Amino acid sequence: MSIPKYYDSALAYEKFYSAWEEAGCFTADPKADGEPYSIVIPPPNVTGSLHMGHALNNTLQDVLVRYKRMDGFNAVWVPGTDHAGIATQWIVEKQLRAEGKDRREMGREAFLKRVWEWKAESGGTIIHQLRRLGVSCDWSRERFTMDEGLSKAVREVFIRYYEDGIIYRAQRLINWDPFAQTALSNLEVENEEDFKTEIWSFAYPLSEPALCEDGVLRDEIVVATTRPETMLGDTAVAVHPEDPRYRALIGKTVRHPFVDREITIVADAELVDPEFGTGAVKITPAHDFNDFAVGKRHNLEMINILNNDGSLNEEGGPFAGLDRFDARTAVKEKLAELGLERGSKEHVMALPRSQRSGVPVEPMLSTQWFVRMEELAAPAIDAIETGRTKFVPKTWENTYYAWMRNIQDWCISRQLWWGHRIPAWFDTDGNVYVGRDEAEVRARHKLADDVELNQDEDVLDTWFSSALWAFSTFGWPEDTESLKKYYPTSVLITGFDIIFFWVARMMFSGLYFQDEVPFKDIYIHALVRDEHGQKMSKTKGNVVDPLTEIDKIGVDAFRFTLVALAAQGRDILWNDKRAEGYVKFQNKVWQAFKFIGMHIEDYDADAPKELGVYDKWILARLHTAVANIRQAMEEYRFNDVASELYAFVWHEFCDWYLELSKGTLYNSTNQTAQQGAKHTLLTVFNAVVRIMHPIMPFLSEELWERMPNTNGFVMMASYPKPGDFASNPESLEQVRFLQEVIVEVRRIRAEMELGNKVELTLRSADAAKLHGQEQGLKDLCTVTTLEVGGKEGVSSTFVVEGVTFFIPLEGVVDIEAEVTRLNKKIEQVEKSIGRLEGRLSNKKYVDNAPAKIVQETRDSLSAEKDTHAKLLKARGELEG
RNA sequence: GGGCGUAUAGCUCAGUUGGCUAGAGCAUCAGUCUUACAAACUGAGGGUCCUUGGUUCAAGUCCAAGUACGCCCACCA
Repeated sequence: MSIPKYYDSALAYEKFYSAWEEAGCFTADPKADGEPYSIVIPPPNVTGSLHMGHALNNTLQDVLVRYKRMDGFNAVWVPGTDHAGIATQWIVEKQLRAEGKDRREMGREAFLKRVWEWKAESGGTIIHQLRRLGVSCDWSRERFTMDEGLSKAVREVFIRYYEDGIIYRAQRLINWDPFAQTALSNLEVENEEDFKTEIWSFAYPLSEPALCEDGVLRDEIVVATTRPETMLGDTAVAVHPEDPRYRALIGKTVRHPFVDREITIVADAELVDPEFGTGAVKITPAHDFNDFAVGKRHNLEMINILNNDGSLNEEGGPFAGLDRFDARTAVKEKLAELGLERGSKEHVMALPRSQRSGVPVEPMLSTQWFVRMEELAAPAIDAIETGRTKFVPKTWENTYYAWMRNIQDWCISRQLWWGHRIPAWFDTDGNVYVGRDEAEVRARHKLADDVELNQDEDVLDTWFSSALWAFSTFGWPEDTESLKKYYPTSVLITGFDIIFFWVARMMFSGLYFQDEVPFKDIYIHALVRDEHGQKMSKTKGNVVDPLTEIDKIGVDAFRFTLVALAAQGRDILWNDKRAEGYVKFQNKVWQAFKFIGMHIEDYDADAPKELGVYDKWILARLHTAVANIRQAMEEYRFNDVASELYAFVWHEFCDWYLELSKGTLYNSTNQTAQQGAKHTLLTVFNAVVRIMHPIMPFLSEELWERMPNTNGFVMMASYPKPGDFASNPESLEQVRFLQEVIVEVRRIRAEMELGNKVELTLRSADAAKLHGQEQGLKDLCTVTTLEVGGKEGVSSTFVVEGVTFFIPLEGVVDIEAEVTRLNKKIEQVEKSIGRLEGRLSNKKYVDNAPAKIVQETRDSLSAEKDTHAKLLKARGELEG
């Protein structure tokens, strides 16, 4: 058997990914046996390209799906992409601009055709990139949020919500993006902290002067604003009802300096803080959320002063047509000219910007479609409270509750073309009809043929369709086998940044339409940052590209690194050094396999065989390792899965078992023992390969293919169970003793600066305890002679579990060095004795601590005392 | 303003329900070409577990307050 010197992960990828796919390994059959295990992918934007967040997210999903699939579950992982409304529309608009075209000139239909063309050409990028991670998605189930089936689900949901009174159309104050010229939901607005601006004051002249309670005769009222242009839409000035400065003015009016309007002074205790500023607030109900509420309370006129592009409309009077920022300057200048300016102050505020376009958002009075959230939120809150769905880590439920319990209605209409067009039609009188299509609307409402109907021009928020992802991808509204088998899904793996956008909305959608939570667990992972904890960004130039990284270190090591770093409740700092370490791990596994390959050529499965103590030991250790790894996997402790695997393979199997087995493999003449060792090598390695498969799919498949007695793909093999390997306490005890002896010998060798080749003799009255371990002692610490007996001549002494050992070193080492070494050891033991005695002399400890703990303390104390005595004796003998 | 998270070796991080003489990788130092692996092996050094108080026989772990950093939500014209 010829095994390459090093593992080539790129080669393995080429060999296996398409082979798995062609063999149907990824395909799930709802009619097949097995308890269902299902995951739906967080659909990446069709415009996206793979970044570290995707890499982490999808690696974790793949680890779980592969694990469960091997473990006998009927596992499915549904992939797909999101149509990403604004983002996609923009990419195509940009292309058009480069060609000197404009979507409005093209018309809706031609534009959409163009977007679909773009999608066909470039929309699959991220899906291809995902494959390079080795993800085992069922590609036959790939969905797109705008494909026919999902669009049908969207229409169905819209109609049912509408008929149930959940969806409504109303004029409300919404966030308007003047660049994209669309409404946004609250979530799509991001505040820029610490935005430095000015707060600018001006006076409204009173229609007639009035004497106020503080004795001042007022002829004006001063207000302040960060957006002076909005004064063109002012329809009131609010003061506090108890404010003596202004109480006499309540109900009186001021004159608007630019437009022909009298503005009422109203009293509003809710809004106005008399301590802040002048204690008088200008009210622009159509362009400010607080002012809107005041407007509602006082039944004020709401005047929209803005066009969709952010310029001023005819309500702007002399400023009509100016851009909002130019209007700001102009309004200030004009007010100054009129002598109404009353100074300005620097001001720091949070500036609301559109998440997509980045421009400052304008609150605007607008008629839009909304989802009434109150009834939807209640069951979604309850599902978490009652534990039907669990957040992991649990702490994220606080975030979820905070938002859900204080939720606002969701503005779902967008003034875009790319997206799900709202299934509503208007007649020429403005009546609205909701239905699946125009024909259905006509039939249902018995509309005469000459009634003109026009479909609503707007589309739905992208997240409206993603909210249905957990069931629409399984074929809903059809009653499919898949839906029955795989819904609710087992777990959702996602980042905290979309808990509101997506997770919460899937919760209430699933509960409303399936009467059942969409997933049993929600695993929330952290952000991947750079090694200094900085967010990765192009401008900082600290972006780690997953594909580059895969080219560099191979997909297996790349995945292993992400899994090893994925500890709960902490950001993930990508670390090249750690990644390098896991490349070495990959090599370690490969080298171990080469070693095994050398020894199993003449392995005979049917030959008589006998397991030695090392064989029993490593199988017992494997028993524990498998139990721990499974446990960690079930609890989403991914980092523990990785480190347990790493430690077992490297520090138990390679460092100890392989070294200990060499004696039998190379030197033994005992055929049954040799076959026993070969059998164990294969058994353990076979299990290791299966255990590592979910994390390192290609390495494990490559090994599996080369190993004897394996069939098919490891991907479809069974995941090891602890019970497959006997737990064997005696062997654990014996090998632990041997290990301690070996470490002590090595330590003495190092401290005494003896070379590795110097052959040593080990003497002890209890040497029989190591009987049968002579070969191991020779191979692992070059002890060539084991003698029964006490100290003879100048020796180095150590004590392991009450047994004193001597290494005769006459003429090799001086007495002084050995005394120094012993003293150090004695000091350590004395410290330990002091600690233990202190504990046991504390009556409260003895009385209160569990008996088992107390007994353990007593046992270790007597062991330490025994060791202490033996070390003292050894020192005495040396000095004497 | 409200909420959440993090703080452990020089660096990056583990540390389940309190029982710990606090671990790993990298880095450092010393020694090894030992027949799977120098992408390796062997050994060593390195810590006030952020601070202060509390609960407890026992605190890295639980509680309270504080400090520092990070994040989310809401925001005063």
